[in-house]
Amino acid sequence: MKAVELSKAYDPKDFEDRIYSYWKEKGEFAPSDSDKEHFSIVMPPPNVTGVLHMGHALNNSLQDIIIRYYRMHGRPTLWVPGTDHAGIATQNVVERQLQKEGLRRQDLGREKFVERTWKVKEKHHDIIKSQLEKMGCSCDWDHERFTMDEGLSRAVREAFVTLYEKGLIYKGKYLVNYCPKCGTALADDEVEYENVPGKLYDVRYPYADGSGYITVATTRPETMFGDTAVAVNPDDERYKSVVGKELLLPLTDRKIPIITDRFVDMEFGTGMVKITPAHDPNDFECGKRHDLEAINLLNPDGTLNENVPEKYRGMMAEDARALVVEDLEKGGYLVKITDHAHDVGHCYRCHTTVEPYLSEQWFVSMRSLADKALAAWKNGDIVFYPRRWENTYAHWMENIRDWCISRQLWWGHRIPVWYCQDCGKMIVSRTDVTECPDCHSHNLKQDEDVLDTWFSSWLWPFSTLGWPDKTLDLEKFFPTNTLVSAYDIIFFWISRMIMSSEIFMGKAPFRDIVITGLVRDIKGRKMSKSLGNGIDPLEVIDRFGADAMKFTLCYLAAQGQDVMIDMESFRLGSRFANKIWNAARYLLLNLEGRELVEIDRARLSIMDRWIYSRLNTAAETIHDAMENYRFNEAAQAIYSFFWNDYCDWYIEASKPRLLSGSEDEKNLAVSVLMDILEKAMRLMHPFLSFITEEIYQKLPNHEGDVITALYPEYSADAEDKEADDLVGLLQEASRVVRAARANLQIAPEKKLKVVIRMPESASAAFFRQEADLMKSFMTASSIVIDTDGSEDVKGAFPATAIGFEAFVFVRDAIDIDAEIKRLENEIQKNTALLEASEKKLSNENFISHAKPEAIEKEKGKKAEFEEKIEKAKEHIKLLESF
RNA sequence: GGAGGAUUAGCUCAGCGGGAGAGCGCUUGCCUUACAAGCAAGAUGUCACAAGUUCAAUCCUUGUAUCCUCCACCA
Repeated sequence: MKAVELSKAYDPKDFEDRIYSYWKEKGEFAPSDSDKEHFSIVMPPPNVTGVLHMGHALNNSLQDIIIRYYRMHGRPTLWVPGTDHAGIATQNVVERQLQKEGLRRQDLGREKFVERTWKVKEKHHDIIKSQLEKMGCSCDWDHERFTMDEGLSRAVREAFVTLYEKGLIYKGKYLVNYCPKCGTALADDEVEYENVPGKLYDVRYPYADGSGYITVATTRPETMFGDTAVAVNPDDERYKSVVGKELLLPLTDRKIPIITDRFVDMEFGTGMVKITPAHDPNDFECGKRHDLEAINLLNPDGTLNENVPEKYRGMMAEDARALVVEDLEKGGYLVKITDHAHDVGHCYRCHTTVEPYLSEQWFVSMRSLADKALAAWKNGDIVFYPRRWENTYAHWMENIRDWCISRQLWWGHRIPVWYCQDCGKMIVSRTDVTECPDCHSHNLKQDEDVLDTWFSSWLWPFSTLGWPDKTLDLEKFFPTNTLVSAYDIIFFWISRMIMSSEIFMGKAPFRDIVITGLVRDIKGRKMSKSLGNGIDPLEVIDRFGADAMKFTLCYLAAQGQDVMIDMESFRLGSRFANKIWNAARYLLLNLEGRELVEIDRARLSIMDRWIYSRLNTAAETIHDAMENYRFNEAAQAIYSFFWNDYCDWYIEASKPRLLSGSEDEKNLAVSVLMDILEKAMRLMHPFLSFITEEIYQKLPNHEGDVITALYPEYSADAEDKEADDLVGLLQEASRVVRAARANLQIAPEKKLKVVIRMPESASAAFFRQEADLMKSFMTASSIVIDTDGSEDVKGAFPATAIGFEAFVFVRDAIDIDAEIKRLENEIQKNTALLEASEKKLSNENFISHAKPEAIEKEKGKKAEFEEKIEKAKEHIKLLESF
């Protein structure tokens, strides 16, 4: 047989792209038609606003590992890729572009704007797709979907109309979170609270009858024009007598009553709260309880409207605040201003301060959906890895609030509701409507708003498989098996998918929910564009290769823990890939002149049996790890099997056999090496996909592609405890002898006699049998296995371990007198240094004036001198005994 | 206010009641028939602190401290 040559140095650029194309062209990512149980995953669709970051790399690496692992188990495996239209985010990107051109979206008009946004979508989609390909993601591109493609749009309408028909969608005038910059409502969980320093203003509200005044505290005096009451706690003794009296709202001529409400905290401020139903969620609720008018003060752009006195109109709320305070002060209404830090909501997309805003919006009534989703968890239909997220999930479900699904945007799924301009009828329909069913007017207008992005992505696990049609894909691949996602979208996405799937499909969309940590920088900060601390996956791939990136992330991804990395971290995977490459290169060169022979178990040496046993153990560890999504454990098992067991011990052990064995022995040795290498490629393929395929294809004993080869399975029968124990002891013996030599600083070229004293046993027989091997591991000239204590061990350095004593005959390697002399010199030198050090340390001036570090350093030095002296004395004693 | 996480080697972190670990870094010696991105040997720990349960605690319980997330509320 001819040797197979791999290029001298490992360079992933030589083959990663080529292999990806090869897989893709061969259709390897498509599910097989095996009749085994399916395995499917839907990819969390990245937003089409940008490029993929390290979080995506982690997430998709883990999915790729899972999917490749199960594909190699012969199961029909489907990984559905896709992207999300990301309403607000994408619209913002386009609006920013327009802004640079001095345009607003209104200048383009809805149709043109959406057209332009599609172009942006296309561009980013292409980048994202090529990034996923670079990473090596083995998703089935023929199944790729986009949340706004035709099929998914149909699914969105089906979902909306069905829920409406069930009475679970309603429209109403409510106080919602509103981002004035994005010009749209936000869902509760799209608001990020941030503690900011602010002021608390105490303001006098005089009684309408002129009999004095009360004082209220507010952080937002400019909203006073919307006050429709002042509330006190009904139990508050201080104010019992004033309840029901009227107040004159300062700077206006409006009168408002004093009412009682339980939500008022008697301890806070004066215990009197101004009630502004249109601009505060609590006040809104309070207002509903007391049937108070809600006066909206804002225009959609965040400026004050006609409901405030003329001088403030058109101002931004924040600007108006200063003016109102000034006017209150002038009028003698302002009592005091105190500093008051409080949490203020910000838009999660543009970070503008969110305003509570009274407007007409669409909502999904969540209670019944959440109950189903909660039941799914209680039944064990879904399981979180790690389990602790289940508390978070349950808590959110138990305290669910209705979901505001309308957005005042242009980019997204238009709400499928039409209004007859003639008779006023509202029509909710799965298909476009052109005629009013009541008055047959054609003068219809569709609702201007679009749906929240999550209203399409919550259908993802089944809409991507063809729902609402009854498709073959749905039949074959739904429910999916595993969802891999970061914890920051448990509420946005995961919880809602479970709810939608329960109601539309009648079952959970997946069973296992793997929650990954977030990727952080080395200082523990979240990677973000604004901090500029992100690591670009493409740059990592460029420098280290896709395999190195995937393996490193997997190795570091301890269950659910955040992953802290910098660019250098990826050297871990890179070094490992390099090691694999070199081992394979070496072994393939050894094929020269050899023939692969049938591997007959009866002819295997203990070392051979041992490496098979190690392989079996690694397969077991990986199996258990993968069952429980403990990716780091699987990666560690692979690393230590390949590097420590296979390379450091087994390949090294094979070298003497390859040099001096008979032709027959050499052929067998090479055959076993190749067999293990072939199995190792399969074992490692999910974790290092490109390099294993590249090597696998060159193996003389490969069949087909490694991507679809069968995964090495653990079997209890393959356990070989005898071989494990025997080789374990041999390794231990090698280690103690090496350590003894290293401690005595014996040059590597000096080969010494070694006597191993142990009782007669299987181990002793094994050691005798493998004497040549031990000689090479121990750099020994000869090995004597002494089972009756008859060997003279004078002049030998003893090293003991459990089960044996090893004696290394160092006498010949060292000139004893010269060595003693050298050691004595060393003692002398160190004693002098020690004395100097002690003197320094006992000097009061030094102790009291020197920097603490200097003192510590000196103490360390002293200890070091002492240790050196001690060691030298020990060695002299030993040498003298020879 | 509620919930959760973290605290183990210089750094980043595994560790699933019985011997304190890995990678990187560091020290020493080696270009050994693949790999110096390597090989071999080595040093470094109050497993945050305090009690408790147990024959046995890094691991379980309780409390404390520091750091970090999330949720809720804040006139």
